Amino acid sequence: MKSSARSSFRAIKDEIARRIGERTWKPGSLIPGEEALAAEFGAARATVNRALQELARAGLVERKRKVGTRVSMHPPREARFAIPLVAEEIRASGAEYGYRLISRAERPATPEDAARLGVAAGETVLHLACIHLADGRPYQFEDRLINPAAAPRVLEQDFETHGPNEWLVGSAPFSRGEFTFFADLPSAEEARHLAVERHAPVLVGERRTWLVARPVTVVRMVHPREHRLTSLL
Amino acid sequence: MKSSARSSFRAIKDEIARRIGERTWKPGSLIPGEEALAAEFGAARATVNRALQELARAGLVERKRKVGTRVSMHPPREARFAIPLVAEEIRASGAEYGYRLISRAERPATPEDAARLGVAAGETVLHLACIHLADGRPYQFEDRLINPAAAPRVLEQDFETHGPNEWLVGSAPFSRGEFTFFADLPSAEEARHLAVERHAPVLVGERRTWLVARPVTVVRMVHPREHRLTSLL
DNA sequence: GATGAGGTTATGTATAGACAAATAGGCTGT
DNA sequence: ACAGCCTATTTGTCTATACATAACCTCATC
Repeated sequence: MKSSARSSFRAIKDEIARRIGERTWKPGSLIPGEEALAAEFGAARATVNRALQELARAGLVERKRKVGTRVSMHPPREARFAIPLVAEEIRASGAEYGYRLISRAERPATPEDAARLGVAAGETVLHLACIHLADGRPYQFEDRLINPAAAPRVLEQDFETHGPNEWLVGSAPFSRGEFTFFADLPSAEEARHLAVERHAPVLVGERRTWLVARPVTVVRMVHPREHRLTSLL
Repeated sequence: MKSSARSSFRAIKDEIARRIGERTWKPGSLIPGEEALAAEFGAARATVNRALQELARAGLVERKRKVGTRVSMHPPREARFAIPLVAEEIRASGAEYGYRLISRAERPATPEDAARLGVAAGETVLHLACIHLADGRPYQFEDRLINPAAAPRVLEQDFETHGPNEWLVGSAPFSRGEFTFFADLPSAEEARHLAVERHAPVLVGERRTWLVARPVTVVRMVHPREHRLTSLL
């Protein structure tokens, strides 16, 4: 092999991926152990280990102690989707970003609020509805609940000119989050603000975040039918 | 040192994440260098390095040579969604998996096929339609085109009892892929097989794979409205 | 004042050696 | 036959050291 200048765990990783791709090592089969590979590539075992760990994280191989490393039967088991701030997403696409606050309300949590956000009914919550525009056309409708107990000073913000996300990412850290996508029908309000029909399908993203055990915010983001969520494998 | 039994890069990672989460280190600010952290945690620099690299990959911090490591302004910028084989996804949920082939056709590529799969019109393609069931209820409708030129022996398979995915993952490797999600309305055929109304929204996943420059397969996977695609951040 | 060469510093990666943890498979005793 | 221990193998992780690389900084030079 080429024992060229620097081996690099990256070169090893690519070579192994290549052999898997061209079926030199077939799905389900065991590949040589770290020691053997280290010898073949003229590298330290730690280097081979790093290459294999990254391949395992990518889902290309599965590793078990004492057993060894085998080529995964089900190649890419996960895809990563970028979820940037809407504002950046829109600007990155070359369009002009626009924002409009639709409503803002501080109120004691209704039973629905309580269930949705995860606080006790009656605690103060902040409810926001706003719309994000790309070149003046509706891009995303946002409906959000914020738990002021977990987001200090959020009640001082009016969110007239900037979306809550921009403030939250800088001021309300979280330690745990959950992201869900599904297809839905828009509510009457959503349909009106997105300028779509009531019966038109929409793509909904729902995100919840917690700071340790305390809920921070829950948001429903509604996109018109044309919206695409894409990832490269 | 010590104090604790094993330091572990994981413990260091968690502790750093915790400090970021509770804003001991604020978004945008520099955190101590690897050397300093190594001293604080009583670990080797390599161990701290591993912890920081994982945090960087998760998007929590950004690192630059000579500059240092700073807390990311835009926390988790990406989410990873698992995309297992339908069969496993269904079994993992505790339901019984069912499969039915709806149609299978070898044909010269129509202009639509050619555009969708990325081959020249007139080349032979294999078209499949099938349905995946969970406890007897429709779970996913699958409409797939396969390029026999990139999947040797695919034409010998009848796919009567097993879905094309199970065969493909073991027999048709790919080097590049693309995954897209969006909301849509079902076609008449899709609505019939999924047992949903024509005007009910559905969640569509579309996946294309290539072996180097040659398209392997393109598939449209249609899920009823209830389907949720979830990821933890 | 602009520019470029060095120096300084923080991260990136490699290495060898060691021990830890998981576990398949064999061995042992009942 | 069977349960349980033993051990060899393989990956997981840590340490210590070294050098590579990128980028900010200063300062000399034109």
